[in-house]
Formats: sequence, C-alpha cells, structure tokens
Amino acid sequence: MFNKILISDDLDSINHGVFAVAKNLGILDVVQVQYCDDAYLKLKKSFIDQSPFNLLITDLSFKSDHREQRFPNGDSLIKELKQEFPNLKVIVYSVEDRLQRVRTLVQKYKVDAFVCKGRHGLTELSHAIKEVSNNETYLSPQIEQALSDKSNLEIKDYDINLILQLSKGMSQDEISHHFKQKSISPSSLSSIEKRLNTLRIQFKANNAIHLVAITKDLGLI
Amino acid sequence: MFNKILISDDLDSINHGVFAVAKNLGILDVVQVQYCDDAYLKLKKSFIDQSPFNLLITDLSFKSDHREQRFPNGDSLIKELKQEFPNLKVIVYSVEDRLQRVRTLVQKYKVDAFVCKGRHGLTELSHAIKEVSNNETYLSPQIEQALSDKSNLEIKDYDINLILQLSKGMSQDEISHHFKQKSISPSSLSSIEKRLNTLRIQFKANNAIHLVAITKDLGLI
DNA sequence: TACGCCCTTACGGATTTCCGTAAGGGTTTT
DNA sequence: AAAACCCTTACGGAAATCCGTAAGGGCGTA
Repeated sequence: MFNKILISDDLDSINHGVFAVAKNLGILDVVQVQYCDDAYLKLKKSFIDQSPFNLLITDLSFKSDHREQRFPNGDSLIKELKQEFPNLKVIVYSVEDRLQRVRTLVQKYKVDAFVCKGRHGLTELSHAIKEVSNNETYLSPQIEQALSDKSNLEIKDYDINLILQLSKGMSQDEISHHFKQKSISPSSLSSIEKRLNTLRIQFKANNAIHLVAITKDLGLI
Repeated sequence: MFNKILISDDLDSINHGVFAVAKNLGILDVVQVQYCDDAYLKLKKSFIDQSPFNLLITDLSFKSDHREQRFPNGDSLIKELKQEFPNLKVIVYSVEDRLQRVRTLVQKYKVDAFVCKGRHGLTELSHAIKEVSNNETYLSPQIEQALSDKSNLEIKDYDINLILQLSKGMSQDEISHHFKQKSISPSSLSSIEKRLNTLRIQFKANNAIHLVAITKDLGLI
C-alpha cells in the first residue's frame, strides 16, 4: 500500500470524502491541493527531497479563477507528470464518463486508474487505490468497455480539429484556406467535404450542425 | 435555524461534506438521499406525518442508472416541489455556473439559494443555509450578476426550442413543418430564418453551426 | 379612423453545403 | 508490370442556407 499520496480536486466537498477514504486505507501521509499547479509543485519538491509521493489522485476539470495557472486542467498536468515522473501512479477521479474522453486519457497518457464520481464513487476509488498499489489498473464498471472492442472508431486528431473549426463558426471554404496556410493536409475544399461526409455517416448525423452537436456531447471537442 | 433538512446529491463524496456542514450548524435531523425520487418521497411523507422538512439542499444533475426515475434531475424535482409545498425552502448546490441556467432556476422556479460547488463551496453553502433560514436569498458570488441588469438578453422558450431542433439535425424546412404540425408559431420557413438571423447576431455567431455550439456552451440547450 | 410599429409570411438571389462522378498519384497486391 | 486500392483534388448540379425586400395583419396611440 502507498504511504504518501497527493489529492488534487478543486471542490472542497470532494476532497473531504477522498481524504476519508485514504485515511481509511491506512495511508498516513495524505496531502490535499485545490489547484493543478500546486499539485505539480508539491510533487516536484517531493522528488527533489527524496521523499516522493507514490500516488496522485486528481480530478480533470478545475474551475479557473483569478489565479493564473500553468495547468488549467487535470489532462495537461497528467501529460507533464507522466513524462517527468514515469513511476508516479496516477488515478483520475472525475465525473467524466464519456468513453472517448476516457479512452484518450488511458491510452495516450497511461493513467493507472479512472474512477467515475458517482453514487458509489468512493467505494470504487477505494478499490482503485488497492489495485493500483498492486501495479494493476482499474476502471469504473460503467466505463470498462471504453478500452475494449468495437466502439473504437478511428477518429484522428485531424478529424477533431476539423469539427472544432466548424464549431468555431468557420465555413468549409475558410477551413480549407486555414489548413493550406498551416500546411495541414488534406486541405482542399473537396477533401474537407468528403471527410465531413464520412464523419456524418460514422456519427449518424443528418448535417454539419448535428455532427457538431453530437461530438460536443461525446466530449470529443 | 432549521431543525430538519434533506440533502439530495448523487455523488457520495459530496454528501459527505454537506452533511458535515449541516451538522456543524447545529442541525440535528439531517437526512441524505441519492435519487430525486427518494427526495420526493421522503418530503411527501414528512408533510403527511406533520413533521415536514424545513429545507432541501439538492444538486441539479443526477447520473441515471438502472433505476427508472420519475424525476431525472433536480430541475424537475424543484418544479414539482415548489408547486406542491410552497413553504419548503430549496437550496441548489451544483457545479453549474452558467448564468442562463442560474437565471431560469431562480426566476422560474423561485429557489431560495444557488450555491456553486467550487473551492469554497462548503463555506458558501454554510452562509446560504443561514441566510435562507432568515428568509433571505443567497447566490454564490460568481453568479450574483446572473439576476441583474444587462446580460438579461431576452431569449424566449421558442428560441431555445428552435435551436434545440437545429442541434438535433433538423433542417430549417423540417422545423417549419414540425412547428406547423404542433401549431407552434411562427412556423413559416421565412420566420424561422429571420429568427435564427437575429439569434446569430445576438450571440455573435457566424452561422447556424456556430450558434448551436455557442448556446450549447452557455448551457442554453 | 388613420398612422406607425411590430410580427409573420412570401419571394428571389447570392452563397454555402451536400453529394455524385472522375482524374491523378501513390502504395499494395497479384 | 499490371491490377486493385486508397487518398487527394477538381468539377458540377441539387439542396439548403443566408440575406434583403416587401406585402399583409394585428395592435396601440394620436
């Protein structure tokens, strides 16, 4: 079991519960922060001081306020940490349960567990901590399928970027110019039309508006 | 101060903290539920038994699971309760901080306080309980402006419905037919175009796609 | 009543999106 | 090497959108 862990969540109400769970598992050294930047600094320092944290439990979305932040959300923090401290275990504790989001988190950033805040979030979190301490991974039941099989549509960064530009109000023609300028390929209007067409089919969208609405709901953009 | 209150939030981690706050204020009878339907039943019963709850603290969004629910979210629960038990005080405790959403909650449903879950959510909640017990209302600082002045664009239910249909993939022509069938006025294609045009201007949207994306972000649809 | 104002609706043209076809280039298969 | 395949791009027509103009009706005010 871990002996020193860090909890990062902007909501004070949540920190409450997570702290209790950690203490319940017999973890003595439990530190809490409410900003990703604070989490980073505390982790960095702990490694320099040769008394590193073993585990980070973090939320994904953090409300922004007056404090200027280098890491505006959990995603960016995790990305940096996993590069700098590959041995640090990371558990995501978030309300996020959209498969696409979970998938990128787990596959790209290699988080060790993903627990959904929910009616039994704390129970699941407790399981997760145990599993991760045994070098296993853990996913909340409702998102276990996120990694498996079919639903694994091949959506490339290009596609996401494309839909994102659309959602920002650019016409397909403007996007074409924009891509040409940034030398993103394919950039011809025709190709963009074609790509959007296949995306519409994949997502069963009637038109571009529908496509944007759907992918927004999925958390893809 | 209240002597009997009900807390309704699907997240176990949150209930933790809210419970602590209530107890801290010296409230003896604090009951927790994780479903809106349970909240409704407990409230109903308490009134029948002549020992009514004085206050409901509830979240807005509840994850749906296997249990079929009459009230899928806090909004619908509040709407019903305020009709049936006008004397019951209601505090919303939610991460929601989009002004448009707050506004309809406060203006339409007459909730007594709206507290945003945040870094100091529990502190604010404590304030709110005190204020409401003195027949005052309370809004978290970051949303106080929600009720005041300018930002009060006149967006009617019709407009929201219109954009909603758009986001569901219907063409403007289809929406026209749909409205005619449901005798929603105006229903002509021309009027729909016109209305969308003014909405685009209001929201500074370049086109319909942009409009849907913006209003989705605002929580309007 | 007459006038002005606003809302609904119709119409027409410019622009954009949607969708099929097809040519050219690169890679893989046979 | 030829064939098959995939991807990018071009083109053209149908459909939908965007946008201005204008006619008619309801309502309040002078």
